[in-house]
Amino acid sequence: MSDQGKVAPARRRGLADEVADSIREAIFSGAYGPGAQLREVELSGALDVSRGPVREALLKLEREGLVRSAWHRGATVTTLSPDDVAELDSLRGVLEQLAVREVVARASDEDIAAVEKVVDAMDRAADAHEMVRCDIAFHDAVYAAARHRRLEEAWQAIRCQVHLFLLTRIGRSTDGYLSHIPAEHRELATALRARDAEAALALFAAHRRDAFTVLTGTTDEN
Amino acid sequence: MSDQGKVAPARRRGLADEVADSIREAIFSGAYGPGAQLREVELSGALDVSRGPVREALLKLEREGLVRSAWHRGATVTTLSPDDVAELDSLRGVLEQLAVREVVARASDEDIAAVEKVVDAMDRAADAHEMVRCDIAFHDAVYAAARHRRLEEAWQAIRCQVHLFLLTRIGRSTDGYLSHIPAEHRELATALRARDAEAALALFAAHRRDAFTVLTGTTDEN
DNA sequence: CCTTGTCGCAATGTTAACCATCTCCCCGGC
DNA sequence: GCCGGGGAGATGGTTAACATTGCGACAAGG
Repeated sequence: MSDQGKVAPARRRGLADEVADSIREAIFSGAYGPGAQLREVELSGALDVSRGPVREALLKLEREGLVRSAWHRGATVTTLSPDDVAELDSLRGVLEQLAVREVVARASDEDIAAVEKVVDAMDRAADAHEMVRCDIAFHDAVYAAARHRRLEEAWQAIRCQVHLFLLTRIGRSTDGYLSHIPAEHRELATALRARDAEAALALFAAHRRDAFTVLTGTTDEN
Repeated sequence: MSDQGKVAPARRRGLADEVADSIREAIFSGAYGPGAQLREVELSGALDVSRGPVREALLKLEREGLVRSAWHRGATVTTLSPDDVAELDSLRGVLEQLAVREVVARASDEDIAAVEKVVDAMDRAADAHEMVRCDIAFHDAVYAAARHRRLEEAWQAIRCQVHLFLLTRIGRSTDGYLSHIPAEHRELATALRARDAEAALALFAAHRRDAFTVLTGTTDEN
């Protein structure tokens, strides 16, 4: 009974946000592969909006790291190099470290229940794509439980790139992903529920290392 | 011998970036106090550009946390609450932790020399405002030395807010700031030069705690 | 007196057309 | 084969409008 009075934020969003959502989804669905050009006129025509909102949407996607743009050269879908993956891994590391500390110290039981709810959804996930979505949703829930606006923004800045990272991972090999990952996250949630910071930190670190080695360890050619 | 060939990045910037710089400077100079409204038409008139670049600039400033905007309600200069200060402090903590680790592990001697150069500039700083600018520049140099694109972006996302934070601090009390801070940073640079991760981490933590306690009053535990 | 509903203003959101500038690429000359 | 000029196409930026929305003022009603 903490905050039921908030009937609804109910704030409407701008057209640019919806355009950004459309483009983001198009990228994740594979319509625009890594390195593809995102032309303003083409997008504005396809989405039936003017170039203004499209420009804003591309700016937002650039902030999310999904897109990279250069002066007078337009926007292209980000390609993740091995160095990029290492950067994401290390930055994720410290961000999650803070998140876990905050969750253990200050999260409400409802927040942790929300995290466990995502784990439940994981058990029901059918294919790898759905599992990736749940994986991201799990971390979303953890950051939300930390109740730390700027930390969540920092996560948002790499969230889509991590999504891309996971998509690449399941493209490489889905062995063990569908079966091991739910149990791994269940342990994570349990440690958070028990407010056991040390155990949670160790589990999160192992979780990240798993994904990292799968992607960089086996075949490193490229 | 590493990268002297880079005569200059020399890439041109958009109008929006310059507009953002103007507005940012106006905010730091006090022309727009916390909570002030930033009207598009007013800014576009004052800077003699159209509304397009102004909108982009405001978006960029929002990404930097200097400005907050809501649907159909325009942009207002950010006001830092005590909770915000705590958030900045904790996030800065983990970010700097990663930065120090990366610097100790991978920074070149030139990078560290750049950090020390900023410390030299600190000794010559006359007033508190100049010192704040050097303080920020010091951290900029450290993050640059880490050679970690995403970490630097995460720092950029809170950099201006930390700047605001320090400005508030010197407004509260300049006692000891001008005298102690240069020495403190000299120690920091020395630890980095010696590649002593443990010492550097401890010094950075102490540095942050100093600023934090000055601003939040006497005692605070978190 | 406080509340509630309406109205109008001002600022933002969005569109369209237009011009300037830049990048890329092809093509011809050397 | 290499280099430079020019055209095509895209982005950057401007302007002028129109649509939408938040908010305060003001008046009517309990």
